[in-house]
Amino acid sequence: MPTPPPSWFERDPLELAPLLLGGVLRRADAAGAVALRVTEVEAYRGADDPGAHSFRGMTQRNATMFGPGGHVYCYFTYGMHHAVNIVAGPAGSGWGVLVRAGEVVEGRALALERRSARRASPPTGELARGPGNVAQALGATLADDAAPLSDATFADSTLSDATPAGPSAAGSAERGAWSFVPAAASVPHATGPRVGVSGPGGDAIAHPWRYWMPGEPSVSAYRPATPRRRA
DNA sequence: ATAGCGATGTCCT
DNA sequence: GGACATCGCTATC
Repeated sequence: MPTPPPSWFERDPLELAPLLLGGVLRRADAAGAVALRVTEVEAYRGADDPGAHSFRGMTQRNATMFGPGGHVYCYFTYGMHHAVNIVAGPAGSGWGVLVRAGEVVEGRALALERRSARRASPPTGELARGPGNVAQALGATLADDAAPLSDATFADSTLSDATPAGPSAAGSAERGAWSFVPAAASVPHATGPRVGVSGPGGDAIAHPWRYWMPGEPSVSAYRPATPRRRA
């Protein structure tokens, strides 16, 4: 089944988020391919969502969110984590859906290798549980920011085609080839507050914009947003 | 259950 | 310059 056209992603994240559940997100690079069945996501909107990176307008980091849907918004945080979003909506909207968890269905050995490379102790839980682990399993880095979700897989294209003029000068991180295949049929899902989103007013942004597949072991346990210290 | 903490890019002052 | 980040792991009550 082919990756849907870019326009498929150009809808409200509240509508797109549940459609992503059960679909397969895949990234391939020279090291190989890892794919995961998406089990948990969070919708983020723009100017009307204080929890979104795009709330305060476009910056260098979040510029990809303001592009057209169907691209990967990848950022780095907490000094050690990358996170993967799928940009939603038309260009200019600043909408996106954060991929919080998934079940690794391809390239499990590679995903395991990537985690072990950064953790002394062997992994205890699921390989793609939590946004940081999702990015790590897929091998996503800042080099993947703005990568398109396309039909082009690593198998179909040469390495040079898959990584056009990437920051390979540094020799380290390389942009992978991304694709997403929606589930054949919509899957049952539950909703609840997003994780790690808080701010002045607290409840004001406590929208139930987290979507997950009940019973999936890869879905991260809910943890209330850490209250922000106030001056 | 919950608190501490790592380790750094990004943005605001 | 400094606060904080769409955590996740680990240690301790």
